Amino acid sequence: MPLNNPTRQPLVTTADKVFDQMQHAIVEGDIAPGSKISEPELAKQYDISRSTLREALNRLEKCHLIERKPNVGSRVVECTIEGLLEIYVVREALEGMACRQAAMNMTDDEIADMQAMLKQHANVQALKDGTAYYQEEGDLDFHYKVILGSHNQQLINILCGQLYHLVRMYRIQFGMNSPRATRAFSEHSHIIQAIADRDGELAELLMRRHIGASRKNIEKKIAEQGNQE
Amino acid sequence: MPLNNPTRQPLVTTADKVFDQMQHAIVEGDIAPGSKISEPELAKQYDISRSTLREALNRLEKCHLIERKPNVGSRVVECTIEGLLEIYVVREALEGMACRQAAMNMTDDEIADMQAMLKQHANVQALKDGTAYYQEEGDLDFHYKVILGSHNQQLINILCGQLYHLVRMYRIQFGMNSPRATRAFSEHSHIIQAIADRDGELAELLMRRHIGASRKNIEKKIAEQGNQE
DNA sequence: AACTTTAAAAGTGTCGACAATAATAGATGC
DNA sequence: GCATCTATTATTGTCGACACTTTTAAAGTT
Repeated sequence: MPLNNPTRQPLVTTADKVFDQMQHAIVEGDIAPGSKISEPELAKQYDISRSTLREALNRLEKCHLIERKPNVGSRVVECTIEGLLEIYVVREALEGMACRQAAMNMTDDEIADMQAMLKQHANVQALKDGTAYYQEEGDLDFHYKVILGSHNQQLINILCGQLYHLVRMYRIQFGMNSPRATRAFSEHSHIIQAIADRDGELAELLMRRHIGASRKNIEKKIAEQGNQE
Repeated sequence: MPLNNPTRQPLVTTADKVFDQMQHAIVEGDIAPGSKISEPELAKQYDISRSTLREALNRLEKCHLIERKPNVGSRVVECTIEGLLEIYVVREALEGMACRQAAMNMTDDEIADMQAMLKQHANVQALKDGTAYYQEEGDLDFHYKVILGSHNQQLINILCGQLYHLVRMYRIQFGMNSPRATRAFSEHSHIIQAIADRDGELAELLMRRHIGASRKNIEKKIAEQGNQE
């Protein structure tokens, strides 16, 4: 269930596959943030030509996972606190709007599907064996469904295609695997209710608060880390 | 004064130049929307190799000006009413947030600069010789300055780097050169006031209304066109 | 005449090599 | 010893050619 590929395009070309591999490698931290990318070296490593590699690099650049300077080369993006907060600001605006649109545009079937998903999450949480991994997947799945529910291609593209991996990369780099599990679940529940009520204004407000709370939680953690060290 | 290039990177490589030319050609309609792009043909036309052309195509794809399908090729994006409205939804969310951030993060100098710009626009408008072109430039300039004022690289990238040209393309294709001139000016004035007052909440609200009004104006025009024909 | 199958043509994906630019190391001058 | 300039090296940008896929056109069948 690749959350990153809304259109479910199979990785037909080799550049696709290399892009997919490198994407994972960068997000998971196997290729260090800020490290320089040597085209000849990586081409040899993946056993492909530089042309193909550059095609993959172009797509990585589209996801903001690497940065290119003409005649100089590519570097993996750095994970700074400012960068993380910037993304949260964008998410607050865009996912808030996506939530409003979802309340307007989602089909009844889609809403029912999302409510079913929520129940399933509730069971997992009740059993208390929901590890952080599942929680995170659940959280991502929820946000993902809301975004798709907006039925707005631009929103879907930006949020699922571009920002999604960057968010994951930050989470892994900063070691924050889905905080606030129980509260987040309750918030999800209220948001879905607002969507089911077709109350776009409330849905947007709740989603913005939800993401804003997540941002503040991160700010707090950062502050604690800063004090400890 | 290239509004599209926030970082002011000079077009150093030939792929940059071809990208710039094609961007203009597509936005201005010299390359028809929906038309297929033949790589060999265009490469011959610009007198470059296909590799270089493909590099340019990759950047056009990043701006959502063309769409690529693997093993099939590229097409210039189509301008549909739904697509235009989708963009306005995104702009309402993002520029609204940018406006809030601008109220928080702009320097006093930047605010003074924007107020000076507004006065200049007022003079031009008072003289009543402000043609549609200048009005449009002024409108874009205003929005541009607010976006930059957010000091949020993600916002700047998405709005100035990606959506900007698409918006221009739609305006030209649908022949809507900055409508609502006088009202828009008044709205600009109020927004700048809110920013100067450091009232982020109001600034966001006003910007969202401003863009929302623009969207509704377009919806009205579309409806009128539909009735006439 | 319409549909399927097959072959030719065009187009995209990939490759290796050359040219131009930037980074590095060494030499020279002060 | 340090800075500047120069030459070498390495890397990126660009090119033309080949391989594979898709599309188009033609031939054949029902």
